[in-house]
Amino acid sequence: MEHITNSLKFFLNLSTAQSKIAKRFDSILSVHGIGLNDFMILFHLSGAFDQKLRRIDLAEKIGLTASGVTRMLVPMEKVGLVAREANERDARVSYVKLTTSGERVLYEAMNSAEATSADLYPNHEKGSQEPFLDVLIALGGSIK
Amino acid sequence: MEHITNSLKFFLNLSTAQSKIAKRFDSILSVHGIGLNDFMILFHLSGAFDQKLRRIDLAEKIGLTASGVTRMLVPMEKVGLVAREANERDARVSYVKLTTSGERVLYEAMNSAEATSADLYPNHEKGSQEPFLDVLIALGGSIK
DNA sequence: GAAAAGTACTTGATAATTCAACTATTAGTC
DNA sequence: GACTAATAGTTGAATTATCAAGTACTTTTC
Repeated sequence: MEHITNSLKFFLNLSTAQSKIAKRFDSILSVHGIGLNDFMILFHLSGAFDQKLRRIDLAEKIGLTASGVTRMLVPMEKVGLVAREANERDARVSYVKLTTSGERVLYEAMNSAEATSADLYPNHEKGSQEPFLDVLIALGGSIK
Repeated sequence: MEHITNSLKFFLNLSTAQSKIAKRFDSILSVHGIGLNDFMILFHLSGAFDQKLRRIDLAEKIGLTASGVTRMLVPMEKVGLVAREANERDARVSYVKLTTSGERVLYEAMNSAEATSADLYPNHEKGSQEPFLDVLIALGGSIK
């Protein structure tokens, strides 16, 4: 096994854990017809001003490429969870806007997601997650 | 934005962070002709007894399905990083064994991986990662 | 105010991974 | 010791995401 630093262990375990976690969430959220990334899109939109966001900001928030976001949104638009909206000042951007239907699906899915996360999270001591949240934000997370 | 528990925040930020982290590692490791998952396979094999592991154990360790592992190994075998080895007692299992060439690539890639992880990890206070490691192990990581 | 550089998004080709179904083999049960 | 159930692995079809290149537009620079 040789040498390996704690920080590399951290990242390798993070990767493995995340693969497993994502499978759990995807499986639970499939009841609502969405996956974890769809859920994250709906969640970020719901917290945004006017419930809309540029595609590129969404990409940054969920950790995908712009291209990945474009492709994810196609079926979500088709199903009516989100709608496309132009920006009057800048014709390059097209906003993604949460629809009423998307809001409802988010609300329902939120219950499943909360239950799953409570179930998965190992240590429920009060406030024990805060230091982890800071680390994850430093690593690219955006939810304060 | 409404309500959202710290544990759900944790998992959403974890997902976003991991997407970004994986991109960083993949980009660095591409110099060695491998990706993060290939690296993890080589790493786990190097620490295993006789430097070999069943496909299904490899899948569990890196968080992929058995099918995903089967498919990842095809090019790795072709390039000679790992070799296939039968189990005499049980004809269902075929071991994945680290080759000398795979060992060398792991050794070289390890330097890049260590440098990347040191660069990425936000808080270098001595011992600060240990509590995080425990949480990640509880969530499916396997590197102690 | 025209040219150059930068930004937002999309698209074609491709890679990585999953799921469900299948084969082969081994282990458990009566 | 024959059935049944469980395990290990592979495969076809589909999904999810990437990268590199391209389009369209806006901002900067001179």
